[in-house]
Amino acid sequence: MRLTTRGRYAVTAMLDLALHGDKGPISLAEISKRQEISLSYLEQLFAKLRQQELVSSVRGPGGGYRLARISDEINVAEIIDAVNESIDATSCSGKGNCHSGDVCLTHHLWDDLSHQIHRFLSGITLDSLMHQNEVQLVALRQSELIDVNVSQKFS
Amino acid sequence: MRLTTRGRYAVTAMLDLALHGDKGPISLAEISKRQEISLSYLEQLFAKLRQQELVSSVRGPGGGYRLARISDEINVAEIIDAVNESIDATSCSGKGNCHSGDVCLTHHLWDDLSHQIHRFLSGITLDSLMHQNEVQLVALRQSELIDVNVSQKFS
DNA sequence: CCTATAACCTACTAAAATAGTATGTTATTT
DNA sequence: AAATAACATACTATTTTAGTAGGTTATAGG
Repeated sequence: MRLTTRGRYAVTAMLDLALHGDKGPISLAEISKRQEISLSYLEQLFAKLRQQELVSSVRGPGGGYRLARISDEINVAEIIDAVNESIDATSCSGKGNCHSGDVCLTHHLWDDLSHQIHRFLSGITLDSLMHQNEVQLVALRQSELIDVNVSQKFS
Repeated sequence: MRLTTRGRYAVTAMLDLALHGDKGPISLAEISKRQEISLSYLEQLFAKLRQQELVSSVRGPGGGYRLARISDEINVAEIIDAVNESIDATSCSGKGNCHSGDVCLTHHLWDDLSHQIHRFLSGITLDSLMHQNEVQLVALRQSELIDVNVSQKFS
């Protein structure tokens, strides 16, 4: 089982979309700056998010990405799934052949844990995240930082 | 965050100890055969389990390892911790400096998840595991397999 | 005392995954 | 026509994992 930068980046980027998507499509360049994620890496992640129909895209100038559904109907578990980070703690991918074709001594434990994690993460939607106090504070700080950068550009 | 073969092996081996430890110290060679884990790899894991005082050792012939505490007082979370698999889903190891010195947009979410997982795993003791039906069935199958192997040796 | 056993210790390595770079092409707006 | 931004693919350095290899040390039993 793994939960690494890939899944974290995907959720962070999707939350950024949820927070700023009201102003029309958001370019990956914008997310890249705001969240400090490499643009090219974001492109690879969004290819997968698009395949799984979590986002839709608009090409050309002024283009970018939108959430494919309202933020209320997208949960964290499916975002992580979409970028190929299986939320699975078993060694056999749940198949139950971990000890010479049969289940191993601890198969049941890891299976339990996987369900536990999945239940937790699928209960958290982008909408519920963006209304958390902690998230709003961070989002505010980040837009201030971006504003400073933008005004520096023109000074 | 990672939960890989290392942590799974450690828990499996410790559960094997809990199940068979009543017959005196258990050698790693025995656990290696029964659980299909490389002996040398087990030795490395048990070095860490011993450092964390989860097991005690007896050297020489007839020697092996015992649980350092009763199975009721050893939980799965501390076993995984002992072999250096941090149950931590944040990218900053909980420090909160994930976005240019400050917390990132999703820090709180990963922090929450980490606590969730830790709470779940620390609530499961070796004792509770060994009394589960699934575990007892697997343990029974494994000792039958070992018996067959042993009798083949002498035929 | 000798031998076998099993813990203990350290260095090395193949394979895989991760995170990221590089270099394009294609569609669309202005 | 030019700029923008998605879309696509190949490559790479680094790290981690899982495992191997080759020892040394302690101790029980004959």
